Amino acid sequence: MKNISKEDYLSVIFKNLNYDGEIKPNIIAAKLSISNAAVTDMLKKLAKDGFVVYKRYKGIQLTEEGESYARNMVRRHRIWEVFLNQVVGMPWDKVHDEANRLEHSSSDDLIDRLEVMLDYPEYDPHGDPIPSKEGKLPKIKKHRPLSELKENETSTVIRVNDFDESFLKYISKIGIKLKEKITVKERRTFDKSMEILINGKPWNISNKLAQNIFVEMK
Amino acid sequence: MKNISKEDYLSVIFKNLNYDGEIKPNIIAAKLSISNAAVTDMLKKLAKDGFVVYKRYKGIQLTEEGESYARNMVRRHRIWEVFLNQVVGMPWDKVHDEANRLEHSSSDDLIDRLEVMLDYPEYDPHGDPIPSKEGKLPKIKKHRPLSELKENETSTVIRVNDFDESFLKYISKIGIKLKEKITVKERRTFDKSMEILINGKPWNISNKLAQNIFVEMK
DNA sequence: TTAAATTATTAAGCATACTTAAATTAAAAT
DNA sequence: ATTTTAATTTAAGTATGCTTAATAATTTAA
Repeated sequence: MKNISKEDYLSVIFKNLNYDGEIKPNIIAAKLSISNAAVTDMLKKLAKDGFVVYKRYKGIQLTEEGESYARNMVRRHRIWEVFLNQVVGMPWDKVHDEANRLEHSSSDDLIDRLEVMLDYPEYDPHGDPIPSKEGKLPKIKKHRPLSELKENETSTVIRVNDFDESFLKYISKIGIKLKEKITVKERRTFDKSMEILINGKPWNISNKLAQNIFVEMK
Repeated sequence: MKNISKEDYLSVIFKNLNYDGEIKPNIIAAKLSISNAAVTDMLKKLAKDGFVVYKRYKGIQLTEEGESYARNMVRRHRIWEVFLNQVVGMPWDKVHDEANRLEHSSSDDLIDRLEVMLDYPEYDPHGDPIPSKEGKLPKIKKHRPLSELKENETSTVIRVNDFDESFLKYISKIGIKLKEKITVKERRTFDKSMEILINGKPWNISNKLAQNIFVEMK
C-alpha cells in the first residue's frame, strides 16, 4: 500500500495539463502508479479542499488556489535540485528522487533562504525553469527533441527529461550535459536510432533516448 | 489526528532512557503528545519489527537494532541542524523544527555528503554531540545547569536544551550563545530566580530558564 | 450508429495510526 | 495489608489512502 500525498497529486496534475488546462484521471493514476479508483477518491477530496474542479466523467481542472499550490511544489522541487547538485555535489541522476522527498518537508522560509543562497537560479540541473516566489517563470528558449535533428546538424543541449535515473546516469556517462554541443552523424530509418558526436566521440543512441534530450531551436 | 512515525518513537525512546536503559510508555506519550493507548499499540509493532523489547507492564528497552536506528536518527537531526544554522544561516530557534521534518526525508547518502561538507562537526548548534556514522559520540565536557552556579561565579555556556522555540528565541535575544560567559550576580531564594551578567549587561532569569542552560564544570 | 473497448465511478475491504472509554495491573499511601 | 491512585492495556471506533471487483459512462472503431 503506497501513500501518495495531496501535494504529489497537485504536482502531477499541474505538470500534465493539456492545452485546455485539463487532465484525465487515468493519466494521474499512471504517473503515480496507483489505481484509477484511488485517483477518483482523492479528486473528490481535492475538490472539497478547493484545489481542483471535479465533475464526474469530465476532465479535471486546477482552481487558482490549486495551481498556485502546485506551482509552489514545482518551485520547491527544483530549488532543492539546484541546491543538491551545485552545493552538495550530488550527481545529476540522484537529485530528482532526493528532491522528491525533501520538497514535502521544508518550510517556505527554508526554500526562500536556499533560493537567496543560490542567487535566484532560473533553471534546475535538467534545464527546467524554476517558478519565482510570485509564480513567474523565466523565459524558455524554444527547443526540440534531439531525435528531430537532421544528419550533420549540430545543436546545444538545453534540457533533459528527469524522470528516469538510469537514463540520466547513462547520458551523463557518455558526456551529455546542459550546454553541451551534439552533432548528428547518421540517422537510421529502420529503428530511428542515430550516431551522434559528443566532444568528438561517436555514440549510438536509440530513438527513445533521443526523444528525451532537448536542444536549441535554430 | 496526528501521525507520528516509527522513527519519532525510536528517537524519543533513545533520548529518554533511564539509567537502566529503560523507558515507560507514559513518557513516550507525553513527549509525542499522544495517548498512552497509541503508544501501547505502536510498541507492539516496534517489538514485532525487532526494534524494542516489549513485555506488558514492564519498562521498554531498545534492541541493538533499535538503538542503532535511533542513534542514526539523532545523527541525521543534528547534522541537519548544523547545516541549517551554519550554511543556510537559519537562526537558532528555527533549526530544530525544520530538522525534525528533514531528518525523515533524506537519504543516508545526503547526510554523509552534508557531514563531509561541514567537515565532520562534533556538536550541533545547541551543543549536543553528533554520533558518527559508526555510532560513536565525541567526548562530552562535564557540565551542570546554570541554576546551580553560586553567586559571583562565572562559567561558559556549552549546551542549551532545544525543545522550546520561544526559550531559544529569548535566550538568543539576551545574548546567550554557546561559548558565551555568564556570571551569576544574585540568587533569590524565594523563587530561585537569578540576576546574571552577559557581556556586562544584567538580566533577570527564572529558575526554569536557568535549568535549561548548561555551563562548564570547573 | 451500433458494438466493442476504454475509462471512470462505486462498493466493499484492508492497514495504519490515532481517539475515548472501560478494564486491568502495578505502585504509592495510609 | 489494604486502599487509593496512577499507569497500562484492551476494546471499539474514526479518518486516510490505498486495493480489487463490479458497474456505469464515454470514446473509438467497424
